[in-house]
Amino acid sequence: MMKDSGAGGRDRPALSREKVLQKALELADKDGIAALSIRSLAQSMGTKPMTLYYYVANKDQILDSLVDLVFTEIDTPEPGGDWKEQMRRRAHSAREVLRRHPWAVGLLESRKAPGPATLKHHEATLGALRAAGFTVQQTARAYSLLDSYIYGFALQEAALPTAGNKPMAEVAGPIMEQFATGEYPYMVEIATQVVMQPGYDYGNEFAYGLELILDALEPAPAG
Amino acid sequence: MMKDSGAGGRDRPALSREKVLQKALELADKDGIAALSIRSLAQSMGTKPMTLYYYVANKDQILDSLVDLVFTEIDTPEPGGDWKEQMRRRAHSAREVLRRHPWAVGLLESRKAPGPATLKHHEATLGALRAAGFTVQQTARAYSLLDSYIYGFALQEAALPTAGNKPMAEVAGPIMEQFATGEYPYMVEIATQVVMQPGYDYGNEFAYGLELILDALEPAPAG
DNA sequence: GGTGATTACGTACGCTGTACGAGAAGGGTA
DNA sequence: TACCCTTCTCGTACAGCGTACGTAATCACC
Repeated sequence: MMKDSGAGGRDRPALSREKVLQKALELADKDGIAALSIRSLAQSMGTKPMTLYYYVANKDQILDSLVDLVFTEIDTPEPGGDWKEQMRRRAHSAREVLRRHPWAVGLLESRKAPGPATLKHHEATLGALRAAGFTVQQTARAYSLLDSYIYGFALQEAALPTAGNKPMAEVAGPIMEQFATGEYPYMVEIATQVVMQPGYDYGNEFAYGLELILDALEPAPAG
Repeated sequence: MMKDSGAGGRDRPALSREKVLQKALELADKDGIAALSIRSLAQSMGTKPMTLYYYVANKDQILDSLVDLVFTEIDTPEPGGDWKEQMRRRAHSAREVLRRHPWAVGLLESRKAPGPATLKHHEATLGALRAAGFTVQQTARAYSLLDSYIYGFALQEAALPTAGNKPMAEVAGPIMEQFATGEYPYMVEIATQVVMQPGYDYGNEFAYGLELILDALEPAPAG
């Protein structure tokens, strides 16, 4: 029996590890990480589940690779230039990337094997801080602080019910009606005076905290 | 046919929603959230899978409840007292709780229905900031900043390979050997001069960032 | 005795990841 | 031509998952 472009070393590979991962990323973005199954991935690529295992060891490796793929999208500091501007660019880039791939935030907790892009990113960032005059200890602390803020903000942003791009006011309104009991006056206050204001975008708050942190960080003298 | 303490309203209920959730929490802590299945949960309680559905709507509700259960463990600010001290206590408490339940951090991303303990906690914290003289806008920003840092730090801590309580040096050593290539000099630097130092505990870095943020936060004048 | 509420669970369905092994197609060598 | 070896695809099967549905046992009360 023959196949149209069946098995064996046919014309062009058509499939590849990269294409599998690319499609996995696409699927995770479209339907959420929970909907990413080996079967759904295979179907979306026009092949069968077991075929994927030729290119990938198991699903865990796919998830590891997805996290690394996400890291490739984040701006990496380049040598030279003001360290604050470098960190600012990196932070904003990371936040944007994690907003595009919200599922990646939750994945960070369970992944223990950093990929090459992740390592390169860390290395470049550490290098930028060291070059700016931070001691090794200061670098460790500054990096931990910055990344905690970035990941934490991304985590909160991912947990927001703003699935679509609709303004916050539309989704927050119905929720707030539950609070008519008056049991949560401060939350209602925040909701009505901040969150539901026209044009409000939680993402804009990111810059506030980031600048506050950058202002407080300084290399050299103090340990 | 008769059962020893079978079905129906026998002596005492033996099972209850609270006991189910309590056991679920226990199981998640012991074997990780991935190992928490309806079947394993039922078995650990000496009952059958479908029995749990009398006390719980579905697994998603269990996860929602677990997150809320975790929030009950976090110190809630009480009226009166210095706001910085209140925020400091809350932050350290939250970090400790999230270290005890690392799986909860990853769950935060996917849970969209905050439970009563979560709401009470938020309400109390917002109240403490408002009482300290923060405007509504300042409160929103300060809260976002603090929680981002707390969750982000917890996320990074959860991602660390220090599964047991063994010192960092023991686990970091073997990993660092991969870096003998010299491709990642700055990471090696951090590892050897900071992480692998005897007595080093990443958790202690939490206070550094927290104090830096608290020092930079101030109510009233500036918007 | 009958009835209804409460609690427990047996069976079954569709989904998951993936171990195992069969096979098809091409290149290389004899 | 005949053979094999590598590369790639996929069928089958299994254990585990969440849970819909239906059944049955026990008690309280009429």
